[in-house]
Amino acid sequence: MSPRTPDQFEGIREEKKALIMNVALEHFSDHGFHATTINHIAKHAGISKGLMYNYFRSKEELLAAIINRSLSQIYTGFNPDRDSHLTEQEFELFIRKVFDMFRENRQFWRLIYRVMMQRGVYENLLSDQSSSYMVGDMPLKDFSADMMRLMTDYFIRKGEKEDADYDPITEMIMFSNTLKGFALTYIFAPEQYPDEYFNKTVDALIKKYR
Amino acid sequence: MSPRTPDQFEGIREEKKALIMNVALEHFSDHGFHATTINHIAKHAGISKGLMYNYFRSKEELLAAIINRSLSQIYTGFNPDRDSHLTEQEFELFIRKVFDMFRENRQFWRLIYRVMMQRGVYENLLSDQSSSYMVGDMPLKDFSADMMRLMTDYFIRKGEKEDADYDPITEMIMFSNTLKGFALTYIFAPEQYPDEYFNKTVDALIKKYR
Amino acid sequence: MSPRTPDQFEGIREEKKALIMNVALEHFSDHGFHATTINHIAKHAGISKGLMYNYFRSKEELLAAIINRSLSQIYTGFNPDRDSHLTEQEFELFIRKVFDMFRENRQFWRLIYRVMMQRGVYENLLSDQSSSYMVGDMPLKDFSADMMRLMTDYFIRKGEKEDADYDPITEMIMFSNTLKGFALTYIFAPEQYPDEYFNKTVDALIKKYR
Amino acid sequence: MSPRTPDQFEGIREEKKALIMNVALEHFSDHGFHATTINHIAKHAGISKGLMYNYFRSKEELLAAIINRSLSQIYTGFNPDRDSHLTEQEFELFIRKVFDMFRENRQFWRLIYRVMMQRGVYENLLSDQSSSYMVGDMPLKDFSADMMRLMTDYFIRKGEKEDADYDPITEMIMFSNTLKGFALTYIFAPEQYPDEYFNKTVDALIKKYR
DNA sequence: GATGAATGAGTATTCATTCAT
DNA sequence: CATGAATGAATACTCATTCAT
Repeated sequence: MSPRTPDQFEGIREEKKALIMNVALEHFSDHGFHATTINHIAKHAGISKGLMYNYFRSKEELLAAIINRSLSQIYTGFNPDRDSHLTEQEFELFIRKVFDMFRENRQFWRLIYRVMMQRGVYENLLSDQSSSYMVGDMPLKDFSADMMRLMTDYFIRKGEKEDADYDPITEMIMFSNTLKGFALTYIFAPEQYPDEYFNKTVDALIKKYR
Repeated sequence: MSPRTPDQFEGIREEKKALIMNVALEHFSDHGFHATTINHIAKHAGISKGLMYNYFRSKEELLAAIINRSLSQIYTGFNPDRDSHLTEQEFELFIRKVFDMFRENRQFWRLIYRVMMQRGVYENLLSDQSSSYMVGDMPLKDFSADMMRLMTDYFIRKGEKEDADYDPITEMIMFSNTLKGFALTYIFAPEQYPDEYFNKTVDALIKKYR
Repeated sequence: MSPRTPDQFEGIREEKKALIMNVALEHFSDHGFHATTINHIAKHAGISKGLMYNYFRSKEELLAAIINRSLSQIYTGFNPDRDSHLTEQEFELFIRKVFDMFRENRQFWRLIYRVMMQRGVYENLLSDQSSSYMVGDMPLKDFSADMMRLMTDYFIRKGEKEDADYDPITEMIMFSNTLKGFALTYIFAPEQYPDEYFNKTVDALIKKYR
Repeated sequence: MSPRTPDQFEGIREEKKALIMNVALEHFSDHGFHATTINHIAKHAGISKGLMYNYFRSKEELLAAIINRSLSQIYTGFNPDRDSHLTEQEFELFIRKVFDMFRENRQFWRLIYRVMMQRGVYENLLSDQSSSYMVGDMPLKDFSADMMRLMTDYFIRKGEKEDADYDPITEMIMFSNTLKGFALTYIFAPEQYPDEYFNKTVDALIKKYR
């Protein structure tokens, strides 16, 4: 009965925003950005079209909000100490985390791939223009670069213990492309390889690259 | 004064068709299927919208024609003996061919990924409905299955010579995901890894899996 | 400031729907279905093209809505007791009603004839596919069949009182074709015969067939 | 080998024209004027689109040519002595001729109805604008008027022998509408009434109105 | 905050007609 | 005479976005 406090209003706002974003993520992920209409989202979120525009200035901004939110979630689940060097155990843990990340956030990653593919993810994702996508408090491209550096470092240090024709850059390229391939499989064709091979595969990968 | 001969007409048709397909491939590949309008294609091909429909019954059919043409080209460059077993040398050759294929037909593969992503490649590409896509004289899905079988065979036979904890299935999964990852890189981010690492990487890959 | 109530929205919807249907009926009736463009209808109704599609999913559905509305109106004005037998007085009343119906709903009937002619009325109107057209609570074809049965019954019973060479089927055929002819005249060429002959003609027809 | 004479050329021209008109009549009649494309006609006539325009200046002109030809054919099959009075025998013959005409030229009449219905046959057919349609050597409207006059005359003269409440105009209206109704049935729903009733019906009609 | 009616620019597709050869 | 490639205006339909209430 008592008028709501500004905080309560803010709480309601955040809840509605989250609701819209969840519905939108589901539809974007399943049918793609273009094929999903504002009407669909509004209807499934149980609100009006107009209200949608009260929370998000455009369909594009809604998309950006979803991506940023998911990236942040992923980031907090990750939270690497970016300055340190990876030990062998940390490297192993890191790989397992990556695998889990793709398996557990399949819907989001499918959205990322689908949406980005339509506008050139690899061209734009890491570019300056894409700095609207933030991972926690840093632009996505810096985050990616940090992760990359972490791994590169690891392979360089590992190289010091290997024989002469071991090339850390080559090793790093092969490793990251392998991860990329697994990501694609987990995201779009999880049924392609039987589940019981998940652990075996991770173990084998770790054995091959650690 | 005298009318053109059927051969002349056929020549004109083939030329125009090729022109339209080339322009369309470029646009589809760069901006995706949906984002590319018939208007754009016509304008860049220097023809009228109507003429497009003189050669292709719909935008979808234009896409199919492009895909089939490229698949045929790729197939002729490939042409594996599908019944035989791969020797180690053949396996090496096979890998090199795959790498070349992705690097040399980047535009086409970008189209494939972008287009398919919009409608679910992995769900549809190998399904019965997609059998309109032909690789040479066989449906795409049969071709893919044959390639897969060839590789699986190789790893199984290789497994007989390895130690006890070598699992051909696991090895196969890792190998094909690695290829997939390289494909993605070559197609969408060729600048990501320096060109001089191309050969090194291929060699390393062969060494790791042969 | 406060938003419109659902009732208000419903009111707006019904009004606009009726407006669009009236304008469309006029144009369909005058120029036929195909010759009438959505642009024309929208312009004459003073609305945008898009709004049309907010109320009717397609041009075809708009047509169906118009036809169903008119059929319902006609039905309520008719409402025969379908199970009873017609007496002579009822038969007379029936004929007068039919004549009135064609004269009073000329615009609608002109639409029906024109539209149906373009796709073959007589082939489709009474078919199962056309069961989307409802007269009150029954499919149009059932309604038509009922009316026919009512009349056929009448002529058969009448035949029992006539001389030997009276054939009810022949009589029925002649009668219904006469009605058909009058319908055509009233619908498309009402000026062809002077209005003062209307009553005379109806009386004469009744005299001839009752 | 000898060059063709102008007459031979003219003969070829007339033959081709007739061929085109026959094919067009069939398609117009079955699918309507708008639904029939020049492409269809040309293809089915075994000629090129361009040639079509060598013989007919437009699709509309092709239609007009077909209608005029058919009207002329009907006219010659009819050829009434327009100045004379109909005797009872001639009236009977006239009715039979009309019935036969509709049954035998169903395809043409279906075209007439379908085409005319789309643009207002009854409004235009008899108007001055439609004078491009000729029956033999006279405009269609004059021909129609003549036929009408012939019949009206008949009923007036017949009226002199009937009782007081016989009204020739009323009788004439009923009669011509009955004919109209039969026409419609024969043209669009010939299967509606069994064939064996054809003669019976004609006889009954003659009996009723002669 | 909340609604959904209203807009209009945009999209694929069709087809009579023209014209160089 | 004959061909069919080429045109372009027209058509039904979609959807993000605005705005009066």
